[in-house]
Amino acid sequence: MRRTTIRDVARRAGVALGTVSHHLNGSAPVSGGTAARIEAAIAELGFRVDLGARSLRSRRTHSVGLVLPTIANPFFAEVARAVEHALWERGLQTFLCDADGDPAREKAHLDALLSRRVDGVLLIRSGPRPPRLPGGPGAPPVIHLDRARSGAPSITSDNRAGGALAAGHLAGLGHRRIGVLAGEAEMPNVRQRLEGFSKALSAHGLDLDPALVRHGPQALALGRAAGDLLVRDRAATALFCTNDVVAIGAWRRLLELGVRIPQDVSLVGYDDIEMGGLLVPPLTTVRQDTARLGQEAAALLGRLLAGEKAPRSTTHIAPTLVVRGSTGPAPAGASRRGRRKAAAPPDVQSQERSGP
Amino acid sequence: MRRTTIRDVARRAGVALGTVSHHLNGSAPVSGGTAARIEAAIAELGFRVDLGARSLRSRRTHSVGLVLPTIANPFFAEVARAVEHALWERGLQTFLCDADGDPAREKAHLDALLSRRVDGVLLIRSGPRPPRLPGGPGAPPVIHLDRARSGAPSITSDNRAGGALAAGHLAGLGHRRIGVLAGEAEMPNVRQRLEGFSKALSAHGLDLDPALVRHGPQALALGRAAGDLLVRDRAATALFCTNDVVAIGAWRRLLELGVRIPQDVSLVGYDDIEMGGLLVPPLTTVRQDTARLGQEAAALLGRLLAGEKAPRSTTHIAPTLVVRGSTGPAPAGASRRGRRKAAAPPDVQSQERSGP
DNA sequence: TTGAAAGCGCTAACAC
DNA sequence: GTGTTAGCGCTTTCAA
Repeated sequence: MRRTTIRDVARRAGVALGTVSHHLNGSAPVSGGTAARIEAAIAELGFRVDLGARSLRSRRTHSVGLVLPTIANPFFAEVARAVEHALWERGLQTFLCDADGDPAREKAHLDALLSRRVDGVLLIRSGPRPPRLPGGPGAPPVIHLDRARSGAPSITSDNRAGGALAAGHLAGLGHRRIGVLAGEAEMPNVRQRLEGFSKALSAHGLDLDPALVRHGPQALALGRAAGDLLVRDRAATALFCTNDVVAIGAWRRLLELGVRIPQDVSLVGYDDIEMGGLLVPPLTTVRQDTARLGQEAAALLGRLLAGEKAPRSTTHIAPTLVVRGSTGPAPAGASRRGRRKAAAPPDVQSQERSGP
Repeated sequence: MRRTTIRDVARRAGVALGTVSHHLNGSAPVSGGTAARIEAAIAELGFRVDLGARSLRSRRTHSVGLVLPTIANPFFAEVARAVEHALWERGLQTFLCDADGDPAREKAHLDALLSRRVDGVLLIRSGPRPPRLPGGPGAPPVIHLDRARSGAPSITSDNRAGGALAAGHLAGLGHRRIGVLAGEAEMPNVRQRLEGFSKALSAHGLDLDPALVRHGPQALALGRAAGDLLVRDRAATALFCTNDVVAIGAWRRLLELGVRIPQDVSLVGYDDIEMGGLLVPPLTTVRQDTARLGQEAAALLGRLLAGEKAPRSTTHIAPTLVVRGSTGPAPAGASRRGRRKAAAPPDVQSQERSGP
């Protein structure tokens, strides 16, 4: 059975096909009576515009692609939510493209999006380097999210400022030996957070000891390295993790080791995903405003679609420090010898069952 | 500047437009030499098919809408990932539609998807009742995910079996007074989990005490009600939560109250989201296989698109019990038969292989 | 204001 | 095998 088209509506309403189109788009004034008849016809026929056909002509699909490493990561999920909402407010729908952390897959998605003639692409890239974007005339604008690309429109949290926030907080609490569980060194975000962190430490007369920095994929497993940073005389009294997922991994590991948070070791994360606030103790973290990120992205895309030319600079969103229970004053005497008190049984230890 | 089209390619390759189309789609054999010339022309011109135009003709958009309550929920995010991957393997791209738990918004998204002529819709509905689906001839198939709709193609975990799994586990551990933190009573999934739970309890000669059941929106806040179920002589020795997010809320609350898990109270969740395994102790839970859910959904959609007629029955995916550290034997004296040695519950220490 | 007609880029049916 | 042609459903000149 044929789908009902604008032509059917026109016939039913006794007007020309173009008039219906004008009515639908407000592209030309239509008299009240005509409008009413058109509306009636639409209702009777159950007509629904075909956006695909419209796009072919109007060269606007009102769709945009959101490409990200994986939606299973809570931070990206929150960004996705913010983006989807912000775009929807602007009349745009979102293609979810999960690259699974794989640049090849990311590329394939990007190609597909171009073939679909999306109006724009929001990209949180998977690899350390930005992908080669298949450009050409008529290619949609690409906005780099979270992981900026210099010289291209980008929106990201101010990673240096975020790192500095963490450092200032810990230094202010009297910590002198601070370990870092960082993502892969090639990731610019990680580097920047580290730079800001290190610089702020210097301002407090402290150095970031390279021996206390561990790099690795930004995942839970990295958190397990927390144990390595607490050994012997080099023991750190505080840990900064370049994201919350790593921090949660570290939190878990510390509890297993019987290390008390924050009495023995303070812990700071980055992102402020919901789970962080639920740990016991809740996680102190550097918050990225995902809602803001989504809004800025949608707003920027809107401007680009309106013909404004692409900014070659990155929009930085200021992060904020969220102080919760996982950080506290440095243990007394820890700064000198780095000795931790091992005698006191950790609080949470008692909650773990001992063997049968 | 005009976009390069199939016609440009044809001209460049010195063949007819239709031949290029045939080559692209394999809809008719094309001789080797011609094919090569076409390929060359495509490469030189940087041609890329316009999927929108193709869809207009072929009546297939190769896109499907995924509508869900919110991508910020880790369980839905995992489902989304599974669905996106499974669809992508089948050449379909996914529109992410976040209904924000709002049926009106869900409806708006559904309408938009129909206007886009998506090939299908995968719906995890937001409300307790299925939405009225704007049907009509040519409307795409809608598959109900996670929250089934009787008489319509649905894929969901077997909630009764899942509830029974939880009950059997707790009863086997000797628990006799078991509290339940359940989602809203009108949600069929919640009701079914409760039914299965209650029935399995009966099989063990136990009753579900209505006084020990709390209903509420399936969110963290509900977990806080955990405290209410532990008071005085009515004290529950175990808690079943109808999803992991609630269980995490309960876990948090119990720790605040100084209640030991599992020595004082055992805790069972539902879903098996990643975070559950990271708690200390890690959460025992009823696992839903999200990957499987996504695959089944994509496979079913594939069959429907191939012309098979929609099944009127629901596909149930068997959940599994994942025993971790949050459950243990009922405290001595809490059960009539006293402390008995149940199948030794796995213990965090040995399971997680720790040690500096 | 309204109507007629020309495509948007592609597929599919058919002729050669 | 290859070429021709008629639309898919809509927007958008351009005339009336």
